[in-house]
Amino acid sequence: MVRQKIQIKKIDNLTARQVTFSKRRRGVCKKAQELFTLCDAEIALIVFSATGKLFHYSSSSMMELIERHRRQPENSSKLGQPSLQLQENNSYGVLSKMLEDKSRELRQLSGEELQELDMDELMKLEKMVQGGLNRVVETKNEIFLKEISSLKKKESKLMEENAMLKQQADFMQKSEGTGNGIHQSNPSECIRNSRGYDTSLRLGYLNVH
Amino acid sequence: MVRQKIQIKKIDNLTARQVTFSKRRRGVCKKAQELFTLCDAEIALIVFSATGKLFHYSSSSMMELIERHRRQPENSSKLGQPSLQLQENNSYGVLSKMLEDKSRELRQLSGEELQELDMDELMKLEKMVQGGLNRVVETKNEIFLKEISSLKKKESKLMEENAMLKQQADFMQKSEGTGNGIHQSNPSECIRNSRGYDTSLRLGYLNVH
DNA sequence: AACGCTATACTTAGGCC
DNA sequence: CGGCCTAAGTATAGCGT
Repeated sequence: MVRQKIQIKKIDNLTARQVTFSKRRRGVCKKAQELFTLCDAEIALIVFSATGKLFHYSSSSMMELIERHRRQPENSSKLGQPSLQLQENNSYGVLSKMLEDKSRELRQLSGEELQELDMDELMKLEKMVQGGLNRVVETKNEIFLKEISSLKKKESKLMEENAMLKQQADFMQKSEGTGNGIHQSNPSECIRNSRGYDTSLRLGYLNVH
Repeated sequence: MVRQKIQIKKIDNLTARQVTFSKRRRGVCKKAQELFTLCDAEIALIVFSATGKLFHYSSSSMMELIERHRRQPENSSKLGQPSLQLQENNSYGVLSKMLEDKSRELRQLSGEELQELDMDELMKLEKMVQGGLNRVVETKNEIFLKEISSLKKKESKLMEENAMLKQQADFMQKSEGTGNGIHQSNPSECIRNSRGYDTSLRLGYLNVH
């Protein structure tokens, strides 16, 4: 089959995409390596595959100067291809996934192909997403606090009302007690019960019968 | 002159080297961009020229996150492809700040100079921070929900008690009006209360005596 | 330095292991 | 996945502006 000119857009076929990724990934690394060698430039290249694997190349001095902290377990080998190290590292899986998710999120948010957006637009999009998330969290917290505050108000109002009623009941009972002397115990005691109710009282009641 | 095959080694001639750098640098960026577009991979490419100028391309802000620590005089130049443009645009600042904050956070968490940590350690740290953040949020939400639930319970309990007291007060008021016809109601009625407890029982009990 | 040009070297899509 | 193969598509060395 004759080779076709391909247009730069996401390859639909998964297998083809993976193959192309593998090939081009190495191509880019090689180019980076050549640029480093030819022009004495410092290069760092990091690539996350769609499946979350990490590959990277970097000129050694780059590592030292700029990202010391990301020294990978480097296995240098001989010239040809080897020094353009590509390797996967499991600890990167998490970040890769994050990236994937974020990318997907962005894509969904924009509802259009991000490939067509430039860096600036992507930045704005990302900011939007982040801002949106923050707003969600803040709003959620606000709602929580509002509900709690409202409930507390209700509570104190009820307690107040409750206390009033108790007092009233107490008063009525007292006046009743002084009337015929039947009620010696203080009904308000029941309410003093921390629980506000007590089934043992019922037992007392039942036992009486 | 016919193009010669060049061997990959440092170009001696300064001018030629610079020209080659300029050309190949763009070539690598383009390749990276294509890899990103074609294969849905995340790419970060950082290039320092021999003269110290910085160029970079990245498919997402992750790169900024990862390479946050190296601040270099950024070089801005216009290229045919704006998307693989290295630019110091304003929205970049936002991300920078975010990254700074995160970096600071990480530093504070670790309590030591991050520069001395390798990528793996950094990843773990970041994961820790993220995990910690998640835990904080989750815990906070839990607490909120618990408090709300508790308040609602209290509320219903209070309302119940309140209603009971009202009923009681009403009842007492009524019986007071009828003189001493207080004990006409059937005490067992109290037990029919679906709740299984009712302070009104106490009244019944007390009334019996 | 940047841009254009062109012939050629290099990369790689598409197949097949 | 990674290698190998071939032809087609690209990148770019070398030179001029």
